[in-house]
Amino acid sequence: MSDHNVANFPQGAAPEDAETSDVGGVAGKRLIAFLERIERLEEEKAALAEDIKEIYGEAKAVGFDAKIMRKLIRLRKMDAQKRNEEDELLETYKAAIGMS
Amino acid sequence: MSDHNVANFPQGAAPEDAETSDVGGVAGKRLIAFLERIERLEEEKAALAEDIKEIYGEAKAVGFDAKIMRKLIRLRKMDAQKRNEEDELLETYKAAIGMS
Amino acid sequence: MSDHNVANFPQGAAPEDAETSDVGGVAGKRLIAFLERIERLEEEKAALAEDIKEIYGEAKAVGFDAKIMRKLIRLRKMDAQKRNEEDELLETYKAAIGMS
Amino acid sequence: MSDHNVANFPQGAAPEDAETSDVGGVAGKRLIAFLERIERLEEEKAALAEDIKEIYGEAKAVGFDAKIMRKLIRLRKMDAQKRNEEDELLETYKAAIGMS
DNA sequence: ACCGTGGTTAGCTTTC
DNA sequence: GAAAGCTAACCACGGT
Repeated sequence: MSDHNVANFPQGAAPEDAETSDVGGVAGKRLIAFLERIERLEEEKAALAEDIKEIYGEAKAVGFDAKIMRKLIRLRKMDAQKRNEEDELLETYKAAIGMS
Repeated sequence: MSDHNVANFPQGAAPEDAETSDVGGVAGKRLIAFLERIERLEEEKAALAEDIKEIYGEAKAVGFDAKIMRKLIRLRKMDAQKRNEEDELLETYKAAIGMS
Repeated sequence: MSDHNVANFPQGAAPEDAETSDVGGVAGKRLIAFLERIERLEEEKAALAEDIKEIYGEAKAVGFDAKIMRKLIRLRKMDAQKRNEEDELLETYKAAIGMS
Repeated sequence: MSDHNVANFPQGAAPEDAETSDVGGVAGKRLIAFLERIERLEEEKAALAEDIKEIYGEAKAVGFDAKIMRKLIRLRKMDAQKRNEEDELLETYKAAIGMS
């Protein structure tokens, strides 16, 4: 329990100088580790977004209309969401009548 | 093979049979293939977004503040961009003086 | 910048140093008028939100489950949106084939 | 699947639909009545939101910055709340000294 | 090249 | 206090 986080001062053991004593310390390292994990995933996310753009480009190159494609994607997504909503609703009903 | 697919209509010209002749045909299949590729990538993108949210959750669980973390991520990203721009500028200079 | 002041003045009536000299002047009055119009509508909006909450309360009082009701509302809304999306898609198609 | 989809309420017209009224009986009708009241208010709410957006648009068209305006609105609202709280406090004091 | 628009994300409020 | 729904800000894209 001596792990001092920059932002973690629970259970009374917060020293007066805690905010600065961990600068560059273990909490700092932990924070950086979190940040780097996030940044790694963000990069992958951006790469996927790039891939998607490329596909729209390909499709456009063979004559498809990106605007229409986006609408189709949205419609298909809405269908899926609707199904999910209905499933959730069913679960909610079951919970409401004690069938959960 | 004809280049006419459902989305490929020269502006102002609407041939009588062109817009229907490929419905469900090869162009339709091609379109669906594009849509599915995109949807697949969108799913992966969403999964990554989910992972990122989880990491913020982990970090929060050990006392870090997500809001501040997001600011840090933004700052680090800006720094990286700035560095890239500076590097580009440097390259430009180097090219200008024949160091490339 | 000079044509994008904090506020436009009526043509020919603009004093010099508009950004500062119109504090409390005509632009200020105009701004306040906008704010008050918005605030009036926001009040009505808040009142409606209040009414909606009351209806949920009534429904709950006679045994309905608010959570289920919200899901139903959402589903019905999604149906409507889906129809709108489909209509839009049709319009987009028509535009794409020059039928707009 | 069941012929009675819980989420399958009649949309739009056909108020004499027998199916839903059979499913939940009088309660079903009552539920729908609640839902429709809510939806009606939600529509009005959305219309007001639309009006507000338009006003921001007008303001922008004459050179005001919507973002700043939003901040002003927030500030004015906070002031109003503060005044209300102070008024309440005053009432409490008045009650305490028999001035109510 | 700029504006407008839509889609994404973050912050806030509310609910359970 | 966690989770979700709502709202506002941001950003990137296409159109003009």
